[in-house]
Amino acid sequence: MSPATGSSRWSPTTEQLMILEELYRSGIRTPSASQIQQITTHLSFYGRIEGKNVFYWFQNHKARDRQKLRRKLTKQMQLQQQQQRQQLQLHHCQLNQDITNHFVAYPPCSTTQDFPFLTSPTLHFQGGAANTSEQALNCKWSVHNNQQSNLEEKREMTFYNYGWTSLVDVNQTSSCCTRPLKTLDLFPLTTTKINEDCTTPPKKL
Amino acid sequence: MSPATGSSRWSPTTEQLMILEELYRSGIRTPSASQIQQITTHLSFYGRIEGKNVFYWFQNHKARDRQKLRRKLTKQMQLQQQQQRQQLQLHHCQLNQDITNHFVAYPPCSTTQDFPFLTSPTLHFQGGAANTSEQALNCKWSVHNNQQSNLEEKREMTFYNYGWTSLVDVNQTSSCCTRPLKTLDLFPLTTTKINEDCTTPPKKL
DNA sequence: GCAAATTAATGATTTATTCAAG
DNA sequence: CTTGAATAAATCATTAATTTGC
Repeated sequence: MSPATGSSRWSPTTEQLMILEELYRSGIRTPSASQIQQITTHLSFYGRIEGKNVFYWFQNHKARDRQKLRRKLTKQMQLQQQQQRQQLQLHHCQLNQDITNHFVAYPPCSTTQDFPFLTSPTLHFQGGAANTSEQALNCKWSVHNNQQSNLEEKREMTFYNYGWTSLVDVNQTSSCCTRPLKTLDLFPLTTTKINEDCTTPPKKL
Repeated sequence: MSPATGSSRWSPTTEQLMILEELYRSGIRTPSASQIQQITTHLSFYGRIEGKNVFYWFQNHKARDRQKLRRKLTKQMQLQQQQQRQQLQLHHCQLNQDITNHFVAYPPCSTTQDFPFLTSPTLHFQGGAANTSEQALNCKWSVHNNQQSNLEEKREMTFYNYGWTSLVDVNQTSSCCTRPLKTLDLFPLTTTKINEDCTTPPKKL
């Protein structure tokens, strides 16, 4: 559960969080690899942290920001519609009343006088107050510009399972799902269900 | 467009594709990092290929498989419903006809004889032919089991932008969005829009 | 006060959608 | 139109807040 280092998932310290939020506010949304690296390095001063944590943090923060905004807009719209309806109803009411009054107080066809409800407060749509252009400063350069020369035979590449999962250095045998590794255990090309080798899923039941 | 090496995106050779498909058929859906590495190494014999290509291939293949299946099922269901409707309509028709016949051919209240439409072919629901359990062999071990010892100060870590985007070796300065790099250009913590440094977004309009 | 029980936040994964090359 | 690549949305899972009964 707590193997020594701590718990199973990163939880940011206050400083880390503050800095991340500051960066976010400053416009960073999807930091590039090197940006992530820099941020990680910097933040690691305040506590244990990995690149993927930074990566995920921005991803989640952005998404939840969007979502929050969406909800707010939705609610606002509903509210507006409601107000609109109410206004219309009021309007209508007023109209009837006025008509009644008119036909009560005035003779059937007086001079075409202004009805008071024509100057009743109208509805103002004040939509679009939210800055929807949140990716204005999307600094993005194509992958292909900075792909490392994969000429090097034995690249020290480390990569992920999916997204950021399991940042594994492939060079050191990674215990599971591959026997001590002769190199190509994966390619007998039989229909053996390769994955079944996995013996110890550390998931607690 | 074709800087020297070739085109901007990987396109698998026939052999690569065959092997990938074989692996897929053999049950692999979301290969782990080391599996990806092995596959990549193996496939690189047949042509230029990177880990992320393998990663994406499996991701896309799985997704599109599912999607294809979904569509098939949908179509099947629609078809079934249609057939059902037709059957019912037939049934109904038949019923009317039979009733008519009955009242034509027989006296108003003969013995309660079987109507032929009672033995008309009924509908058989044969749903669930598709194997929905496609993630049966999900060999997944927790990230924490094989996290490399991040004791090493200067890890040769390379990582991505998002998911697999821009596999960048951080050690070699990556040209864009970071000036020649003194180390921490990112942290003046002013509200400068950091990303605006990016001068050459090679995206063609 | 203080844990056990619930609920709300949020870190981490997976799936769906979209973009764009060929 | 297919499919590699990238991004966004949905979901899962764990941790922190919060509540509740003692």
